Amino acid sequence: MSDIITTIQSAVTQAVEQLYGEKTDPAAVQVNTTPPDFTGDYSVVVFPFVKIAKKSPDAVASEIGAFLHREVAEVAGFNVVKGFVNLEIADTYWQHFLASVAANPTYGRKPRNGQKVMVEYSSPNTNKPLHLGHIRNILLGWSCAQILDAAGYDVVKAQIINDRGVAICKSMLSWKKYGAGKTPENSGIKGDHLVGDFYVLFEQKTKEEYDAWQQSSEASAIFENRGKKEQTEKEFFKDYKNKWFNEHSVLGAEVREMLLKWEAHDPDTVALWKQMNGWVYQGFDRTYSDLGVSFDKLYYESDTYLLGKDIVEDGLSKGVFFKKDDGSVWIDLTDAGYDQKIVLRADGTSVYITQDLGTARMRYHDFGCDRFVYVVADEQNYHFQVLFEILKRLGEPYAAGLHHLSYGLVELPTGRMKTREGTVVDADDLIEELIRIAREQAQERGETEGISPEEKESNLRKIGMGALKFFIIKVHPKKRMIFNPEESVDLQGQTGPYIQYSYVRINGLMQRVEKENIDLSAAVGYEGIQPQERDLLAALHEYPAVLMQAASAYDPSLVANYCYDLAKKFHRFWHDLSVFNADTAAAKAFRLTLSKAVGQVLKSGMQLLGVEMPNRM
RNA sequence: GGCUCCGUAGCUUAAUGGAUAGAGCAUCUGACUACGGAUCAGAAGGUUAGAGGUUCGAGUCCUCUCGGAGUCACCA
Repeated sequence: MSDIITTIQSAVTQAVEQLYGEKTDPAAVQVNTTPPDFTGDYSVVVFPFVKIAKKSPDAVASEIGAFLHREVAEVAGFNVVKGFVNLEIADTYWQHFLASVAANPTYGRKPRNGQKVMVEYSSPNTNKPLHLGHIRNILLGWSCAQILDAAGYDVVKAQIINDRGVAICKSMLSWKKYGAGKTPENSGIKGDHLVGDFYVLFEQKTKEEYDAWQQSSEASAIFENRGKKEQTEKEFFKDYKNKWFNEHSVLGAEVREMLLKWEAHDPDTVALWKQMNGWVYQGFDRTYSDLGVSFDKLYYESDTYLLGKDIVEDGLSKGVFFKKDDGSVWIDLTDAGYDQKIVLRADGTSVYITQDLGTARMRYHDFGCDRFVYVVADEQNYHFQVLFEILKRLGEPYAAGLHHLSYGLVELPTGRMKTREGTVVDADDLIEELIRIAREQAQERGETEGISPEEKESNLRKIGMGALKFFIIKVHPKKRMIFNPEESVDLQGQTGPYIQYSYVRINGLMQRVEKENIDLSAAVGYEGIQPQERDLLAALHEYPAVLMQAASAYDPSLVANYCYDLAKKFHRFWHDLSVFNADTAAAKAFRLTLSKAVGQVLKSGMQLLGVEMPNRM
């Protein structure tokens, strides 16, 4: 059975050719679902043909409508309003369509297309626990991977772990100085939080040292000699902090020494680094498990931070890069609207972008992917534009398939989250909080009968996580999000639990179907499909197109909003029409089949977002 | 300052260039002696930041203005 929209499009093309003698592209014919308040299921926009026909829009619409009514079996009727042809689709078409959807548990998913794509997401630093920003990143990456999988790609979910550098050395030094042998085991603190606590402690100690230093004669002398005389002492020392840390701080010197030792593979330093990173990974694993996400491939920055040298050689020989007198290597991107960019320091060491160039090539060799999706916050837009441009100029075979899934930062009403100031919404806390809210709401509603404590707990988890995930994914990735911790995430209205509840209703019906062994084949005899039913059918019909659009736009929010729309239509259907108490056996069977199909699609769609459906709630 | 992104109801938001801008929250009104009320219906709330332009048709495309954010490191 071919898609009704494709059928209409090609029929319109035929109509235009026969009536007005001009060939048009069927794919360019606009077919929309008819808005409420008009009769019909689908509408054809005829304005593009008005010039060809040299007639009024309404005349063209009437002619095309009559043609479709005559030639296309599925078109049962039509009407014309202001240059739009509204087509009524025959019940028999919907009957067949529904039967095919209900019989196909993988409806909407595409067969394997033989293409590989790598989605990189999460990419945490190992000096502190995950926060709300990571949650948005992780959920976007995860659902993007699921959607690409549904669209037929073979997906590799990857994570690059930033496990080296100054930040982790701060935590390490802090633990060494003040830790007194504290471990996750002997303190009961989750590993990533423990390490994060020492990072925060280090920042506190640094601040104390800085405050004390400001009283010294050395500091006074530097302040007196400041360039900007109009600066107050407070303003000056705020700006000066980085320079002070690098040139005067005792703690700063110790951290740099530690980093050098790590780079020189000093056994004690490496052992401490391994131990503390191990704690962090244990903690991350629990958070990932709570979020229900996983990875196929882990890359560690400690393995990759020296990569990219060969690419620099390659670029030099191809004339893409050039060398300056001091030996540093650059690329000139001014003709593409970017700047000159350094890719190798004079001392021969890599910079951030060199690493990314190297890892891109390495990943291609590892997996042979045609596409790479980087889920990274939009503050790095410029970096990725430059990175992709360089890879293009180097003639990398995967250059055309690179995509930066850029998303807006999650902020608090007071501004950006800052670890140092303790204004971070911790991922674990937030997860726990939502499950708590779900439990609270469930208690207000009273006990569900005959449900085991295990199932109850599992459901509360599904509901809480469903609320959190849907809340975050329904917003378009590019939009900046402001999260107010004072206002708890809703469980009513446009939410995950709203959609889960529609599924629970359907599940209740299906259980009864099974128990009473109801035969659904009588559905075929149903006549007079109701508007609420047609809305659902049209929505089901749309699902494959929504999936493909979400995949090509790398936009999970499309799937989230689709699921909400479908659930809303189902709730209305449920309210307005009786299923088990329907007038006829045919109506009952039809509505049960329809409910079954809606349940399948809701489950499938929400699964792409990482939201699980409870059977009861 | 250059470049990029964003600006839709009090708040959170939706809308392949198509018809009367669609939802949710909050506010007010209603609806089951149960196919489960985490639901449904109704009211009120909009000059889509502003001004021009392109188009049969603009929240959407172009130009300018205003407001917000990001970025313009030999940091990652």
